[in-house]
Amino acid sequence: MDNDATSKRQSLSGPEQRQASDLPNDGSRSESMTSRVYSQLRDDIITGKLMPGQKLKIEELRRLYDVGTSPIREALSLLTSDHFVERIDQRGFRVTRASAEEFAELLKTRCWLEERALRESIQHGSSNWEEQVILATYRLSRVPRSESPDNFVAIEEWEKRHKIYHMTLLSACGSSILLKYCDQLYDQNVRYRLLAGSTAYPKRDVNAEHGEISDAILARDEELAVKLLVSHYTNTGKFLQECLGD
Amino acid sequence: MDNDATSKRQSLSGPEQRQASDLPNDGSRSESMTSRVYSQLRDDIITGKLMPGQKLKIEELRRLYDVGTSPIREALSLLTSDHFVERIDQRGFRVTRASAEEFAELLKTRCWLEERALRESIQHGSSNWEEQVILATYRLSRVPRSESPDNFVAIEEWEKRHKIYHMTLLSACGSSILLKYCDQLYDQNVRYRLLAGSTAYPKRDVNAEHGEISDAILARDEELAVKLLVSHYTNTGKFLQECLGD
DNA sequence: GCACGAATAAATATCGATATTATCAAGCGG
DNA sequence: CCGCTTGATAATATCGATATTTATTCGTGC
Repeated sequence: MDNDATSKRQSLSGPEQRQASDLPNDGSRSESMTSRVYSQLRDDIITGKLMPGQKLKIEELRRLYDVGTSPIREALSLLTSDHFVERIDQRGFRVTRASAEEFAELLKTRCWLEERALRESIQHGSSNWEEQVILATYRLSRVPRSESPDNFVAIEEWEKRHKIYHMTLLSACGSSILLKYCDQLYDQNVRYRLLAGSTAYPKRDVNAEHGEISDAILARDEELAVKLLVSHYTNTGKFLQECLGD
Repeated sequence: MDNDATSKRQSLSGPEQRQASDLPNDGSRSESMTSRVYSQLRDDIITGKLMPGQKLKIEELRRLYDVGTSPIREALSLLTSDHFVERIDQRGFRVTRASAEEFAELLKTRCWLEERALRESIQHGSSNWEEQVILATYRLSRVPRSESPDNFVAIEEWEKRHKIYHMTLLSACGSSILLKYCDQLYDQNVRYRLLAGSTAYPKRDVNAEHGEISDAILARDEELAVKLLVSHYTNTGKFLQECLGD
């Protein structure tokens, strides 16, 4: 259905995550310049390499990613719709600013949409979906949250599986549109999580929470599942708000 | 908050609606080529002048709107995120295809999101919001639905006020993100409505329905208001489905 | 000393041209 | 007679240059 090459893609772009300016311009066809720049910029914004509010000068990006102006501008236009980049009237682009207020709104909206998606999934999900939930839960549980138990060091594989897990829960909702929105909001949320500086991560047992959610879902206990999922989000949210200096 | 010059704008672009190829390239500054092309293309897609599935050839559009390739491509990229245009891998762009299935999904999702937005608005809306609701209701009621009572002829002013009316109902939901999504889905819906060919419009008294919805809202009767709004949409939806040859 | 304004410098928006890539049809071989 | 390869054609994706627009700086006048 969504065969758009440049549209949403996993924010965690696979094994070979490259620094900006790596890989100047390999001849590997199959991916357009635009979509390459799009994903790299997206990654750099989500991971915080490009800070909120930062000016995105075309000429600078042109040199950084080693492409012409067109792919840069096109990628920025795309990111504009993802709310990762803001276009300022006739003064170019900048990274969307981040604030505690924006985050609060994001979190709230995300809970609303995911609640609906989860309810629909529980009501209509097939047995195949159940199996996917089980698998995603298991796979996520097999990867540690952080490299070190004390100070937090992100693990890319965890990020990847975590997103797959949460999207799988919603995947049977019957609306690719809603799913797309949830996907967007998920990525927005990851950005805030990484921005908050993940040093000293909360002591909650996140894996246990995931397990409970999955159990409620598989028991088709709609109310419990929604309650657990929402508090899963709001708990993390409260913590992030503190880091953001609410 | 959203000072993005090129982002969402009213799908009904004011009094002087221009045909594509009007107004070749006037010197009127203040609006970038990109945003001009964006709104025109958007209008032409919503109103059906550009048909679903139609190939959007750059060179053709370049001549039609009398601009270079960059603004065209940028506008198309923007429209891609609005789901009005699809990008086909390395083969350019085309108008997003329309189908009864897609419409059903759209309608369903729209009901979900608007339900949430309406509930929040009713719970948190201020007295100022109430007044806006009253005003929007009144203004909509002052314009006839069609030029002629028999065969349907669209009235631009009605379209405009109708959108304002429905968005006003949701405007106190407390989430600009959710509001943006509802706005997008509204425009998508208008496209389907116009595509369905509005000849022979249903005999329902749409104005009365709007009045009832507003009354329920002002009485802060959440359940009733939601029920009325949703059936308002699903009724129209059923009718459109028939036209689409469901 | 400070505000205003013109000239300079930076950066954007846009254009037209070029290099790539996909499409289509005709010719060749099976 | 049909499928495959190969070339011609059309269209895209991308580039580098130019024209505008915005930001900044340096004088000048008050």
